[in-house]
Amino acid sequence: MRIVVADCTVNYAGRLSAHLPRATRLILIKADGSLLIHAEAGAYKPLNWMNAPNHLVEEEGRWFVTNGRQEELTIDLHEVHLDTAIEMGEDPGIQKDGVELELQRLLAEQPGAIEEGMTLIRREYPTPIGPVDLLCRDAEGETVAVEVKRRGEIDGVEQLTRYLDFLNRDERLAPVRGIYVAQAVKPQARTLATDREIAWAEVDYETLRGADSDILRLF
Amino acid sequence: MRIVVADCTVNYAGRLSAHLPRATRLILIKADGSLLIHAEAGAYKPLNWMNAPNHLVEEEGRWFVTNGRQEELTIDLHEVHLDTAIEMGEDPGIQKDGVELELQRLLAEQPGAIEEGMTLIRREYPTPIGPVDLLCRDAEGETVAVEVKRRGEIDGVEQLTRYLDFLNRDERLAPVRGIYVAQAVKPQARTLATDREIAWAEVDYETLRGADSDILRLF
DNA sequence: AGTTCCATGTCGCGG
DNA sequence: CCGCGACGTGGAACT
Repeated sequence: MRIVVADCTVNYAGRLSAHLPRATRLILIKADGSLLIHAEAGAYKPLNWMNAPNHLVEEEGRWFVTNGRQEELTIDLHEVHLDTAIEMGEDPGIQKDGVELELQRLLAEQPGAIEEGMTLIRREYPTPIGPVDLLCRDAEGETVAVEVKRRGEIDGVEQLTRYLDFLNRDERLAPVRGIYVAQAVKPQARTLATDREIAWAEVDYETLRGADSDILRLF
Repeated sequence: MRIVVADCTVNYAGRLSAHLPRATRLILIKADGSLLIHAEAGAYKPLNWMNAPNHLVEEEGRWFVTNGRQEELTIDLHEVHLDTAIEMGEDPGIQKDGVELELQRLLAEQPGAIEEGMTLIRREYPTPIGPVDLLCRDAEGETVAVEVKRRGEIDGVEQLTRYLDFLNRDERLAPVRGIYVAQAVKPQARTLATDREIAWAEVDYETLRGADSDILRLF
């Protein structure tokens, strides 16, 4: 990785046009060619960047980066304060735990947490337009399609609506109603769900995990 | 900004749990306290990060970062290859041009570019599920809801469909038809739009901007 | 290559 | 501050 700190002016033309006035910034060039320009402050997103693969041409005081996808970045270097390269080797990768899949797993084990008396028919129940997170049976024996999200926004309601359309065409399952489950369901999503006669429920991840360890302790 | 390259092991616990096995990585600490951990390759997103404001405690060979939002990051430093700090000063910020807002503004000024004879009723017309980009009246005096996107993908059609559902319940406006406008409308989005009797149109940003300067020149 | 969908999304604006 | 939607969304999984 090459690490450069320089007083620079940057122009990007591609999906939009962007211009960075003259200032001191950090420029990173990774081993795969991707280039990042970071400011002194601000979150993890660079001010400008070019993802790999791309082509870097270095001239006196000016860098051209192109990537064959109609994108172009030009860096004018007015003064270089640091320019160093360090070999870091390949990264073994990151291990993650606790995302939506985890929430879905916990709910599959405890469908009663969604609604009293629910039982699981199948996780990732297939439909022609993709798998339904959970297909359940309620206390009355009726079929329920459950869409699980970490954050309950409006697109999840659309997703569940599409699944319900298909599932209700299957005579062995119909009528199928839907429940939208998330750690927090946004007001807009609630409005749309209610309008479409889809129920929604909020579940607490920590509670589910606690109950999960309780279940494990029994065995 | 502090720039560190080190052989390290990282653990994050917060919105999820994440673990980075021992390897050499770049660690950045920005002036506002935000911290980024980058690998040798990969796109602009860091492997791990902590956004400002946060609190860094430095011990011998171990850093603790906490942020008062139930998030915690621990870095074990096994070997430091580079540790330097450079003052860069505040960034003047980035100037962007050509995003959706700009497109919407231009179309609000020139609704005739969408369809001959159209006039604007209101920009960002409110509905219970969010604002419609443009509400217009066509040459026949009928109401038209316009959804503007830079890239015309399928979710924009869904969005416009929802708005139309609500708008058509308003007796003073109904019947309301929809037009989906983008710089490029994807084939799939065209199909869905047509199926729902929603028209679509492609507009050229440069042309609109040209016409915009022409309008300005008149005054 | 194209589509779908998650993301520690982040960012910015408006109420 | 919260809600909401765009983003040069990015990135991965699957077709």
